[in-house]
Amino acid sequence: MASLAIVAEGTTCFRPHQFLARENERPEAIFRIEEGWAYRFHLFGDGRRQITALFLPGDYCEPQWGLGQCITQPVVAITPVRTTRIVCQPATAHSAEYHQQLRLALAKTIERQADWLVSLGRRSARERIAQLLCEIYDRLHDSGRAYAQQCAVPLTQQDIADITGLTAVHVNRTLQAMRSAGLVYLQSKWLRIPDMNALRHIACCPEPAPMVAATERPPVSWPEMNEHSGRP
Amino acid sequence: MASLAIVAEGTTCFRPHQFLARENERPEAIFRIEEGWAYRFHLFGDGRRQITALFLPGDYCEPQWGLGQCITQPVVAITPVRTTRIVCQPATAHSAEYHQQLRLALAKTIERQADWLVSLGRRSARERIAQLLCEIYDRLHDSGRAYAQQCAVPLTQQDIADITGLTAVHVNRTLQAMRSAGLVYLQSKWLRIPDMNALRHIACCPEPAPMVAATERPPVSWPEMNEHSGRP
DNA sequence: CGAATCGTTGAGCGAGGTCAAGAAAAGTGG
DNA sequence: CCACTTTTCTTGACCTCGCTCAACGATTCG
Repeated sequence: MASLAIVAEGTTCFRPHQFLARENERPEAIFRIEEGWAYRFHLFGDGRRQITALFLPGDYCEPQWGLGQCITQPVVAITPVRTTRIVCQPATAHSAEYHQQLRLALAKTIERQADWLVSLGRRSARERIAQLLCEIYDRLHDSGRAYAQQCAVPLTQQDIADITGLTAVHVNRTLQAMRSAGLVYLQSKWLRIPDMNALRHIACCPEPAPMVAATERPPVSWPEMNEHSGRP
Repeated sequence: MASLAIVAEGTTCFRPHQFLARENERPEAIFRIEEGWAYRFHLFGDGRRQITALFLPGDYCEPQWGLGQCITQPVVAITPVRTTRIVCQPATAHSAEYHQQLRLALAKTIERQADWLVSLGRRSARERIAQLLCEIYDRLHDSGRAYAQQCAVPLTQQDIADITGLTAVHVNRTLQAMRSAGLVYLQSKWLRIPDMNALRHIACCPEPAPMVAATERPPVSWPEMNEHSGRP
């Protein structure tokens, strides 16, 4: 990742289950996660929960703030979390570099959410879980927190269910099936991925295996997409 | 909505099914939609499709550009679309007001996507469709394109299915059930919502009906959320 | 060493998917 | 304006993936 935020305003810490932000609050700062995990979620009156974002070390939480917007979905810590507070001020108060970085973080958030939408809308349970674990591994890897196909993942199966739109029971069964297929080992908060490519293939995150050289390829991903959309 | 973009660079138009942006392209401009509908989507090798964003008149498409990012999901027009091109340039080239507006659009996009995630992850077919139609009506209403509980909706049932993560067949059946319940009439690209509140209630978009006055309410949406997350 | 929380397993079920085929609209060209 | 084609909408029969409910170990934690 790029350089640090310019306008650091001191460190704030949170304990597991503590809120970084509550619904209907007007944020006075955004947080750069230095250490620990957190998530943004929606809770229904009847108990259904959906997690809509995962914040890992290095992420901005929540980058969309910075304008006087009101918070629509709360954020809570999973593990102990250490953050750098960045006070929200009129746009002029920060450096150009800072703005650039924030915009980049916003864009990244949108991209990740779009990927999750694809998962929730069109992938099977197995694919969703594979996809999620790949994403987590990659993100941790980028900040040097994963190596040798392994990393810590402090999520419960219920958490994974609420990310993937499944049931804790079904996550359990799917995870077991994947384990006995030798695809993924996720036990006591520790993840091991024997064959990254195999898992990525199941997640079908990158497009179907390219027939030509992987680097230069026409921007067409389906027959007859010259002028028309994917559905002929 | 707020004032117009400052750096308008001429008008560009698209015909139905034409791409506003293709995968793996590096955008040189973002579009402000002046008229017409478009959507962003992901297409799998096996034909599955998921729509991840809807662009309606007044929206920026795609606001996350503006930095040299590569496009990950294509965008195509549904109807004839008229846009204002805004050339991407180093951050300094645009006015402060323009940046503010763009950031706001980015934030709005994130919020909408988070709502869709909640739908896809945790809502029933009926709820998803109700939610979607409410959202569409509200957005069109804001730009003066909906009144008297009615508006044009140029989506096919297959489109609706690919937004809501369902099957065209099941969208059809659900829509029929809602129609015969007098909830929603969606025929030949025209939407009529006899009772907006009833529909919103089904979508359960705002939290469960507040017991107290709707305006001032504690930021707690579930028992015992003082210090801990939603799941005790 | 209790008390939660979390993971695991089984039995049964139901919302939504699949497949297939026909009716109704909407384009298209003459 | 009319045949013709293509797309969209409907309907029926059947099936399955993932959900529900419930109980019981296994961990974790105070």
